[in-house]
Amino acid sequence: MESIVMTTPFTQNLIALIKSIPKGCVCTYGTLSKAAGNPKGARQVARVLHTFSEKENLPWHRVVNREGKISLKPHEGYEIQQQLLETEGIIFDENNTIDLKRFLWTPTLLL
DNA sequence: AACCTGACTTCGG
DNA sequence: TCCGAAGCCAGGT
Repeated sequence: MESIVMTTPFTQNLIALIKSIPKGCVCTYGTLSKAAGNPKGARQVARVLHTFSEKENLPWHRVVNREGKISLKPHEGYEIQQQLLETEGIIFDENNTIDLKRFLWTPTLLL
């Protein structure tokens, strides 16, 4: 079940990192891109999720923006993501925000 | 084969 | 502290 994809190391690191996000935790685009080797590659995280979430079976719902909020627009996956996270034990406050102090998972840097 | 755009973040004024 | 502009890069058109 090897899914070798012709892409940059950065992108592959990204995929590996996303896969390693523990259940019940979330991670931000910036944190992931930084850990993958590019502090400003946040947008690529979104690309990766779009392109590989199904192919690589990525836990895409565990990726939120820096504010601890879901980046998807309502009725475009927003509610689905929120539900998936709540199922894993993630709590949303009255502003639909996740307490990152509590749920943010910082990936181990790939050396 | 180019150009546009995006589930973002960071930097500079 | 707030807001516009830049950075990143690959998929879709």
